[in-house]
Amino acid sequence: MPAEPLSRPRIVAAAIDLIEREGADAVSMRRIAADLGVGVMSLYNHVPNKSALLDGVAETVLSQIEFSDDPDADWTDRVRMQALAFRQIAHHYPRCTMVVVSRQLQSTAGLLPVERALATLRSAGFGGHEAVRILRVFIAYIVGSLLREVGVTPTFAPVHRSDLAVENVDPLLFPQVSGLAPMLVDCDHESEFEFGLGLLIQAIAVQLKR
Amino acid sequence: MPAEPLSRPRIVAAAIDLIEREGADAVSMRRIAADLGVGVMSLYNHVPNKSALLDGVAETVLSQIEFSDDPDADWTDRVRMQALAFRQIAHHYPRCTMVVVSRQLQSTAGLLPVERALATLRSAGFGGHEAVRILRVFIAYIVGSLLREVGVTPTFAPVHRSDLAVENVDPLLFPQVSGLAPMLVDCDHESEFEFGLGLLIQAIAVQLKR
DNA sequence: AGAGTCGCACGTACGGTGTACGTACGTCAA
DNA sequence: TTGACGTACGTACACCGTACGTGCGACTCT
Repeated sequence: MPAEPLSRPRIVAAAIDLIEREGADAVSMRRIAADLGVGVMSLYNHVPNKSALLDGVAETVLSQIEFSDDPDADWTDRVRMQALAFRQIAHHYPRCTMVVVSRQLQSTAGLLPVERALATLRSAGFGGHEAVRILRVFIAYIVGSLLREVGVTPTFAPVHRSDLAVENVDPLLFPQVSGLAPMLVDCDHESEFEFGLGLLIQAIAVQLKR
Repeated sequence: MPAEPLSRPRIVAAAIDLIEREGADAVSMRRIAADLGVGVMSLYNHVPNKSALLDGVAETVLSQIEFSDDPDADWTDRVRMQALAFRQIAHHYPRCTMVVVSRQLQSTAGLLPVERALATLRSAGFGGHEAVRILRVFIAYIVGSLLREVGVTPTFAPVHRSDLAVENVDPLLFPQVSGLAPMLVDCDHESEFEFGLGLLIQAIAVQLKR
């Protein structure tokens, strides 16, 4: 009956669509089936369970990262570009970001960025051990930043909506927070991200010179 | 009947206990009520809903951070200590960490660490704007690192259990990943964390000298 | 052509979830 | 004494993931 037959990619695509439209909480097998005009249990012919479906979502999103790696560029720029590429995809699927980040998948989709990053770092002159450590630091920073941007993360990074909690804080108990409230409240995610990225790159550049 | 009457703190404590014993997925109002030897709906006399209960969990965990701030110490050491204090509490409630980190709460419990951090940075000589930016970078790094340690986070940081996905990867497609597999697989979280922390602190120290 | 197999769509059903609502029973105030 | 009120609790509803069985179409092999 359906012009296109049911398939895992179609189901994953429907899930991504649903997440972007209504958030990750709206995802249910029933809901996805309804969106596809299909019985609930039909999904299980293509996907073993909900968890695997979400893995598929993460994998699909992750595989869409586009590296325009220029081997001739300075290694610092290449690292920067790779980090930005990672962030860009999260910006394209904002509500899927939490799903991607909070799910450890073992497909090759997640390995490609790692391979690229390690290659870049090693070509810059870092040893294997250093490269791995540095990669971990960058991933931690990127993941943490994305969580903030997506709006998930403790108070420290209030969303841009009028977050009165920060502004109405007791100036005597929290002089710094109170005084810096305007800066705490609004946040240019892009420039903040690049600021930290610059710090890290600068730090490892120093590290390299020894 | 219960020696101690039901109360919000008691419910939150039960939730924390349950999360640490059986993981965040095991949390349900019914289960918590059962653990407390109480009817399910009795909980709602003290907690408006499950989400608020989890906020309470995050708040409680967060409020147990112990800063032993030494105003005479070098500011770099103070920053380091605060970051480590944050990490330590996550280490103490490992399975609550995801709950804490993925929940933006607006109570003052989350503000105290922010206040301390901002004060430290400003006393080091940073301006308000810089202090906020730097704080955001540190938080991103810390949150990202904790997610990795807790075992939530994409492939990049495989857990120490035999993660065959990385070791059995095609050496031709992923030479770096394949060659560095041993280092990718096992990870001394503590030293990794301090490595990145050191990088960041060094970077902002450089920043300060201008 | 007939028979057999297989994949896929689907309905039903079970045990779980959060929580709205009504009720019953204490303890205090007037 | 009477009333109000806070608290504990049971019931009920809508929703969830998914195990299981059924039926139908297409394809393969004889």
